[in-house]
Amino acid sequence: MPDVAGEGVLRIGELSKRSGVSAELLRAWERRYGLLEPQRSAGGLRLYSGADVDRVRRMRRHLATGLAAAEAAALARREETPAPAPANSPATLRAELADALASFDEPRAQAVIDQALAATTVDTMLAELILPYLHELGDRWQRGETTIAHEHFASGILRGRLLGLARGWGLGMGPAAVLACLPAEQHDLGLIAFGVALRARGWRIVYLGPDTPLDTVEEAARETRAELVMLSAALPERVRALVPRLRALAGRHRLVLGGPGAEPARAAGLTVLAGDPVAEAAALS
Amino acid sequence: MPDVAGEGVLRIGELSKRSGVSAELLRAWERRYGLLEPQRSAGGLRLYSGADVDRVRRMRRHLATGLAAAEAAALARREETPAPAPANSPATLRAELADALASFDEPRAQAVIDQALAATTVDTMLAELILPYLHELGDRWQRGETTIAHEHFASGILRGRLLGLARGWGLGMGPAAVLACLPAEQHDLGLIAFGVALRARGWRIVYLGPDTPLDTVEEAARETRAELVMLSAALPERVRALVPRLRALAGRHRLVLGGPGAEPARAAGLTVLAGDPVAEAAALS
Amino acid sequence: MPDVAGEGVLRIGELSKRSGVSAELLRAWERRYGLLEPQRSAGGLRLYSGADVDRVRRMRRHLATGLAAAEAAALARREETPAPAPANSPATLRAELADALASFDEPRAQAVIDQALAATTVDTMLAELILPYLHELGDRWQRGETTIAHEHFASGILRGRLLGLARGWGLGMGPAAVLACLPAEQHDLGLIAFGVALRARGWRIVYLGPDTPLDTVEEAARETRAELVMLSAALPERVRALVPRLRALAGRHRLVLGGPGAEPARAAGLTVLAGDPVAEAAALS
DNA sequence: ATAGGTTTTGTCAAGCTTTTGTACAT
DNA sequence: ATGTACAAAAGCTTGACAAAACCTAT
Repeated sequence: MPDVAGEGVLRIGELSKRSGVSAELLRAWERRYGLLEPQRSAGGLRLYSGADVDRVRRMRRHLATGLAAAEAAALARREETPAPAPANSPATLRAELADALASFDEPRAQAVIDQALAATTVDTMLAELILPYLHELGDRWQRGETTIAHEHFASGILRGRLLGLARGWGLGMGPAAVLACLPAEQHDLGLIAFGVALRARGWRIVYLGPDTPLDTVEEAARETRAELVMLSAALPERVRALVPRLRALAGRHRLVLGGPGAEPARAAGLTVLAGDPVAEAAALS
Repeated sequence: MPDVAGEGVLRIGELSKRSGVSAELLRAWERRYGLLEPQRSAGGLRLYSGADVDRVRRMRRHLATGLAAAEAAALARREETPAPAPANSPATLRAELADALASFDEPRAQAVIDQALAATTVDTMLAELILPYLHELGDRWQRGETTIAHEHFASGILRGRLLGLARGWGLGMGPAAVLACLPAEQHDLGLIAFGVALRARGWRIVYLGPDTPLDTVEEAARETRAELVMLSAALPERVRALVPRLRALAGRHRLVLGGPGAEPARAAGLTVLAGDPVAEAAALS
Repeated sequence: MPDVAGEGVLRIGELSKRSGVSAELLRAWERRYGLLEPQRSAGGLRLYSGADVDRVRRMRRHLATGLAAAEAAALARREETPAPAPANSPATLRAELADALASFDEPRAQAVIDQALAATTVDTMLAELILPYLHELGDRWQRGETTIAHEHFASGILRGRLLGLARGWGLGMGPAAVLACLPAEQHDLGLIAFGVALRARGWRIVYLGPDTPLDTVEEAARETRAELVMLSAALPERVRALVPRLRALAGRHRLVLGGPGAEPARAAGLTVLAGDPVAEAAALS
């Protein structure tokens, strides 16, 4: 699929196909809410850009969450992302973060994160700094290049920052999502990052954390009328053993699984998120 | 029971339910002894406050001890506590925090903590709000009165707040203290609280968190030239098994143990902190 | 800015679904108790915000505890939580703080600071939010663009927060620093910020506040065996007159001067901090 | 404790308007 | 492609009603 970067190249039929919205409706949205402002061909045909595809998709997302068309359109327009701000080199920051954490230097690690937060969005900070660092840390740990003390020290600090960003994520109007790690799972950082990213997209988060029995996940989902249940798994074996119960749970709630160990569930017909948390949160919305 | 702050919010039926006195009788007590002086709604309905509930309860107690109604009323009125919890007394806040966390209501829980922080020091907030709540939660959990979901939800939020207060605790010139939970131990909230309290007294904190092998504790202590190593233990059995190694560690660093399961170490000649984390942190400095 | 929860986006049906309260009842609550004050679409449809969802939920909670509708509504309105506000860049936060303070909106101002504190370190919060704002306020005041009322309102709130952060700064084992404003000087906010930053680096603070005679400063420094004396000056003239005495003081203690009016002292061979308080505190440690 | 009247509050209905996806004619 | 039309769905206002909860006075 050719990358439709800057200017108008899509005709209305193609936009319709890609966005899943009928051509008539697209024209109506344009007329009534000014959702799109396509260029015109010499003969008067509408020509849409890649940004337009995104805008229509946002509109559909908002419709799906229950907003009425006029409001959904206004929001979709307002959310236009201006342009990714040039950060001061994610790679440098990542290296500095790694170095600070490796030398038990909390203040410096905090400063690096502060710097990243000042320069970009939370999303980008997560996707470009925290999550890659965690990945790298995991790899190094597997190769025996780091000690548990370092790993613990680093997660303590990152957990604090992530939970700080998470403050208030239970507030508001969005649909609720229950987040938990499967029984015996302790790694919650990716899950928190996922929650923060979901939150930024309007969800309301109910966070249960590591090592949560499925019974109580269900209880929480019921009590909070959650529209989504996200379970994180690090180790495939544990997931395999739980597949029947997970399937039952999926019958009663919209269930998604994530984390490095979630793969086995896919074969069982369950929804598995494979990418990085931020991207998946974006896709879910 | 819920808040019901200053002014009249209860109608007579609800007061009746809460005090266990029939509505007719309440009106009679008002007329005859002036026990209550409720506000009135625009339409003339009586509106009672939380203090009124207490006054009626006192009245009942006095009746039960055999006083005549008139005397009981007089007494109940005279006993009015001048400052009956100015809406943010520790007890009230604690109840409200418990209520918020029990109903998966993150924003309210955060608001309660904010309120406490605005009114007192971090030390007091920890000692009077967070730690007692954790204690209570533990008790309730043991009695099967709460579910794991609630316990997880609550610790997630409290951990976030504590780690927020902890931010920057590695900064400075003070002596360093290494904090960790013993292997297999997951409960780190008390340990973090201890760290925060230590920090407020000038220590520099290196926090390793839950489930940390002794090897790596020692490694971190060496690398950071720590003057103190604090290990937290929830279950006595685990401590017993580790006593020899702990003793060796104590030979090389100033070592203290804490948490509900640390007792067995005392017999082995190790230093054990028995009180609440804040008090112990104060004593250490 | 993805989640624009501030504005009205929900129609009554959706609010009904999310809050579990029928549309008729929502309208009744609005009419009878003014619980909600939705915006209106061009055609007159009610448009609700995320805060409205929360308010309805609070109302339901109070109803569930037995309050009658009128009282439940009054309470739900009174309990308004300051602001949800999704994660933001420093610049945005600063603008929002300025806006809140300019409109005498204390809760919102507090919420902005809360948010900043949740997401970053105290250092960064000071350096990126509070101090730049103070600078800006000073400039505006000089240009006559703000009134004394605003200036007082703003400093009152900021002083409160800073002193909140300062709580306990006299505690601990670090070296002591005496902080004071020169005689006749009233502006202490920068000085307090400096103290907070010093404290974060392990110093013990002895704070004497505005308009302190030099005699008193010296006495405090002697009694507390301070390793550092920091004096703040806003107006150069006052400093000039005091140079001889300051020089004498510098002979007995390590003395530094700060604030916009400290410059003249430099010529006299005294140490003057010119940068922002946080950076200077870092440099001193 | 009862009687007789009032207030409060959730629900419903009638009649009309707005919104919005789709269809059709030019 | 444009403009108009249309009908279903969702909202709005006004008014009313009945059950529950309260009031005063006896």
